[in-house]
Amino acid sequence: MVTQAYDAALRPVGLRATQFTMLSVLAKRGQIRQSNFADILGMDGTTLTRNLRPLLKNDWIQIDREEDQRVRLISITKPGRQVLDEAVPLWRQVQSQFVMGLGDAQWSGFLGTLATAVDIAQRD
Amino acid sequence: MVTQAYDAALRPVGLRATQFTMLSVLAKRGQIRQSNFADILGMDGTTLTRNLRPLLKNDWIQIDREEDQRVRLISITKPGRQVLDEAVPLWRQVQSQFVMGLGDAQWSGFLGTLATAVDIAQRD
DNA sequence: GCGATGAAGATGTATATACATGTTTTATGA
DNA sequence: TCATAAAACATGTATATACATCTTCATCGC
Repeated sequence: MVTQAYDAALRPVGLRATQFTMLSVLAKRGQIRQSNFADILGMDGTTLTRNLRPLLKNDWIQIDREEDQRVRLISITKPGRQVLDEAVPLWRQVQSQFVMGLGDAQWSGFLGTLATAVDIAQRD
Repeated sequence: MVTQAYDAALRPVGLRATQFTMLSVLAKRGQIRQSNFADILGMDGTTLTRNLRPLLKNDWIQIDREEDQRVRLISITKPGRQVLDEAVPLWRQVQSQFVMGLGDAQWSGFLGTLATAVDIAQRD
């Protein structure tokens, strides 16, 4: 239901929550290897392969090669930055609804708990 | 990543986390209307229609009609109860890893925060 | 009794997700 | 040097997810 709230807010610019996250990472980190990208997102490599498709279709990202022909280098394009810029205010709106609705203490506790949960999940 | 942990734990009995949740609800509440089921799960009605398929294919649930021919009544079957019984110990194992890893205070805070988040999401 | 309205699901389409396995390219070791 | 292993992605298949829209059935006014 939380994801639905973000998806609904981003709908006017044609982005899903997952896509917003992916473009944000790319905007912040610049060109990165696909495998590294998957790690950062906590996403299976095969899932990432599929999730890149709609971004490519919209020309929001581009994929380049390096000397090692196995490696794919992913980066955000100018149109990608543009749609991201349009999306950020919409995202902030929903984000602040959750942050304010929970309050600072509960919010930071939440972030800490999620980090711990990920840590526990990774133990296996 | 949390879902992956539950999926991995339930794999030996052939259940996904979502399916485990669905069967658990049915086991506890008995025969319920499909629309009611969707509400309880916080799942879009069309999503539920699709998610019933694999459960039906395995004969873990059955769908009956009532006088009102529009309504579908969903219930768990004997094989469904059986696979659920096998799954519960596996689920408890993972669940306790998270509960113990977080500790009682953080765990109950987490549940409260999630409930509030759902509440906020429903406002729009 | 009949036409409009609404309720309950199903379907078309698109995205998100991951496991098992396949393909291509690079590195490694005898 | 060359076979083998390993790294990096892609593909096949299955499930999960939801919006827009369609179909079917019941109800409600008149």
